[in-house]
Amino acid sequence: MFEILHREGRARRGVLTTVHGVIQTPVFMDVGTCGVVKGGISGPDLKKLNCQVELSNTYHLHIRPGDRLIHDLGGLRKFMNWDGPILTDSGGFQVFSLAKLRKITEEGVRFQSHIDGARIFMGPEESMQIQSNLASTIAMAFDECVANPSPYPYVKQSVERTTRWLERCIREMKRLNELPDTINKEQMLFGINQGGTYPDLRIDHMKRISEMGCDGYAIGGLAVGEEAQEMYEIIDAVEPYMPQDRPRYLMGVGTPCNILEAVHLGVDFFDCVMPSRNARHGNLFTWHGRMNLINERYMRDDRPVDENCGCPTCRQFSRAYLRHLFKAKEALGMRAAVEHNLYFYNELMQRIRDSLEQGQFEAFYQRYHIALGEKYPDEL
RNA sequence: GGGGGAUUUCCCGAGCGGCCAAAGGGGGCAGACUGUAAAUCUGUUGUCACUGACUUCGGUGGUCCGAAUCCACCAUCCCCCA
Repeated sequence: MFEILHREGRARRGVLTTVHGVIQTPVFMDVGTCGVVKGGISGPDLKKLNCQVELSNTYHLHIRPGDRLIHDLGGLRKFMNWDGPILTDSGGFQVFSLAKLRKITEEGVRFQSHIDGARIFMGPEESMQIQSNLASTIAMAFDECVANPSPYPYVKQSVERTTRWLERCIREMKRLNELPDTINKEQMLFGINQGGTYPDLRIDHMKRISEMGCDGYAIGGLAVGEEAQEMYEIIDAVEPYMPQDRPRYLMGVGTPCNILEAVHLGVDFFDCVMPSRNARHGNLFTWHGRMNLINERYMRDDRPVDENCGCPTCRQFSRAYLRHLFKAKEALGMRAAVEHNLYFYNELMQRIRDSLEQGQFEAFYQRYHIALGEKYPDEL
C-alpha cells in the first residue's frame, strides 16, 4: 500500500509498504541487472550505501543462471544476500536494446541470447513466470519499449499490443500468486505507459492502463533517443492521468537533473545504470557537477572526491589515488567509484525527501536542477 | 680476430625510391555513457602563422628530379664462428 505524506506542487513524499520492507519515496533503485551491481557491490554493501531497493533483470537472470535455479535456491533476495525489496524489470527494455537480436509478434518476443545465440521466447506469461520464480517484491509488466523517434502508426499499434500484454500479465500474475510453490505470493505488478513522443498516444494509453488496477504505474520508453526537454514535456502531459494513490516510476532515468525535474513533475521511483556505469568509466557525480576522475588535473590532488560526502570512498581515498587505480585498471578503483556514485544518488533522494518534508522542495529544486548537470568546476 | 643482422615518431612495430608526418598496437590527452550485449565506445596524439608550410625515421656525407627506403663511412646493440 502506498501513502503520501507530503506534497509540494506536483512533487510527492510517500511511503510504499511491501512484504520485504518499507520504501520511502521519492526513491532511486540501484541497478544490479544480473543479481549484482556491477563493480563488485554486494547486497550488504548496498545497505551501507543507503540503497532502499535493488533492481534486477528478468531476461538476464533467465539466461544465466536460470530463474528456476534461483527459485529452488529460495529466490533472488536470498540468492544475492539482499534482504530489502527488489524490483525486477520484465525484459521489455531488451526488446529495445537487443533490437538486432529479436523478432516481435502478438504472442511475444523471440530473442537470440546475447550470451550464446540460443533462441529464447518471452511473452507476458513467460516474463511473469520468471519474475515469480525470482520472487521479487515488484514485477514489471512485459512491454515493448520503442526507440525515439518512431513513426506514429508503428507506435500506435505497439502501444495497443502493450495494453493487451498488460491484461495477460495481470491474469498470469494472479494465477502464479495462487500456486503452492510460489515464493512471494504478495508480488506486486507495475503497469508501463508507452506511446513514444506522442502525447495523445501517451495519454490514451495511460487512461487505459490506469483502470486496470496495477499496484503502481511506470512511464517507460523515455530517455531512449529524444531530447531531455521532450522527455519532460511527455511526463508533464501524462502525469495528470496517473492515479494519485499509486506510485509512479520513471523507468531508466536518469541524470541527477533528470530526476530532480521528474520529482518536480510528480514522479516517485527511479532507476538508472548511469551512476554505476559512469563510475566504472571514472565519471563521478558530486554536488558541484560531474567529475572525470581520470583527468590529468587530479594526478596530484590529495583531497577526497567530495569533502562533505559521507561515502566509504570519500572517507578513505584521495582523488590522486583513485585516478591511479583507474589508470592501473585496478578493480578497487571501479568499486570505490561505484560506491561513491550510488551513495551520491541515494543521498540526492534523501535530500529531496527531506526538503519535501520541510516544505522546501521548490527551493531545493531551484538551487540544484541546473548545477547538478554541470561539469566539475576547474577551480575546485 | 672473422662473418651476419639490426637502429622508425613517447614505447612496441609496419614501411624497403614518389600515393609517408609515416599502417597497426600500447601508452598519453580529452569526450560520451539514461528500465546494462558497456571495466565499453568515440576523437586526438611532430611543430606552426594548421584546406598550407616546416622539421623528423641512429650520425655524417653521397647517388637521384625525388631517400625512412639505395651507397659509403662512423656509432650503438644482437647473433654465429674462432
